[in-house]
Amino acid sequence: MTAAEPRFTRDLPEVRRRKLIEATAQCLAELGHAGTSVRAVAAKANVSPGLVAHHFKGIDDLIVATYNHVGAQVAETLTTAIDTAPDDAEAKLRAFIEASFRPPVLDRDLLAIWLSFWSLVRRDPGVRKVHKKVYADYRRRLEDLIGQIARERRFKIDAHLAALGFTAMLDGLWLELCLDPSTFAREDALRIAHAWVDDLVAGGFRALAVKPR
Amino acid sequence: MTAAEPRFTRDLPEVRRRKLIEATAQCLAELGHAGTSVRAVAAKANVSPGLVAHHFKGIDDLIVATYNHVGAQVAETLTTAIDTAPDDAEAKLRAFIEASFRPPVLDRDLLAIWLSFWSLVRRDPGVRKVHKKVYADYRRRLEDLIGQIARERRFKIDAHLAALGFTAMLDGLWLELCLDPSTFAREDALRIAHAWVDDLVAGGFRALAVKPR
DNA sequence: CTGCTTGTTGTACAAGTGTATAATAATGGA
DNA sequence: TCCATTATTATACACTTGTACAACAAGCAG
Repeated sequence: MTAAEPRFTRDLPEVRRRKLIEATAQCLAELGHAGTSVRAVAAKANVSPGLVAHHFKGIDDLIVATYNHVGAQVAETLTTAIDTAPDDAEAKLRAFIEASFRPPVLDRDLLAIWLSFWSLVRRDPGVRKVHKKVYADYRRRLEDLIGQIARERRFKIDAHLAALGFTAMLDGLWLELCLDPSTFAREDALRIAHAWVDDLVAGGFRALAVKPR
Repeated sequence: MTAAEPRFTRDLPEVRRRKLIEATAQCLAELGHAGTSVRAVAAKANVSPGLVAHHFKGIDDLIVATYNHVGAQVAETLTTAIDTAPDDAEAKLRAFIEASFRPPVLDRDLLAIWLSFWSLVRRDPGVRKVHKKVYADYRRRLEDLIGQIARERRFKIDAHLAALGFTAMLDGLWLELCLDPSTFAREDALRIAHAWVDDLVAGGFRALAVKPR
């Protein structure tokens, strides 16, 4: 008779936390915010419910950790797209667009996570802080690229406002595309976004050149 | 001794349904999707929990009804803005922008309702259908205005794609502004959106003029 | 091999959930 | 005035939820 195999395996806290976070991401995707309970996550991770409380303060804390994890992955994907693109602001902007509209960024599961996170922003100041930082970083990157393009092409633009508009458009397209892919195609989103860059490069959006009084 | 006052008042089903819908909207705003239960709604409406089941199939059905109600109000607000604007496509487009970034459309509570509705889109085919129709109507209106502007100014544009991009940008700005008003101001959103129209009127977005091969 | 640390389990509990049900009573019509 | 209708209540049920807790055991240090 062989030795009885261990009834469970111990993990380093860091490792176990990560497994729980990944299980949470799957629950949010499959069951939504409402169906993502301590027990559902524990079952998905093949772990007892009590363990969740041992590693996290509660279900909200776990969802925030999940956002941090997944958010970092997305940020890395987009950053990589920019960094590996040719050393040209326009090319980097277009690489950013391409990365935004293909997996793993264009992903229904990702939207489910984002939705439950957005619903926490209002009530939890900590969540609000994380959200603010993530989006600020995200936009600053684009603002730099847009400013660089304007400098190269020698026209003036309020890069901050332009970046706000650009990210809003990308977010809106991404949201709707994840929500209901049958309304329009990925290719439509790409055309629209690239057309915006075309216009920017051609010196469009001159109304954004000066601050209003 | 005065006659005992009635312990409850009867309402026509239609009236009671509306009161429950309004209570649901308040719950979604104050407690979020997770906190919006049959009992919470009933308490908010000063009504017994059982009554909710009497008028609606369940809490999801009630949320869908709430979306229909609130969605219709928003649609009416925006439609009114277009209809009361001067008889000029550009003016109507700008009136639409202005209405989008002031109450009752620009409203944190409205976002809370939208968020919980979006989270239902994925699992409930009926919700998906409603969502599709609402957004299709919303865009068609703008598509017509954009097409009209292009015709008047005698340039070509794929009005469908342009409307997609325009609505995506407005949605993105609206979302972020409701989520965290401290990131940028209402006035910034207005400038960005109006600049988009400036560009359109000036014959921008020429890349959207022809269908791709 | 022994003992300690602590990750992990299993369970118990109170509170909250959706739904079904019979009893109640407000309202309009006869 | 009485009656029939049905909106409304109140309650009960089975279930899920978050959290706490003591017991357990895996893995490491000695």
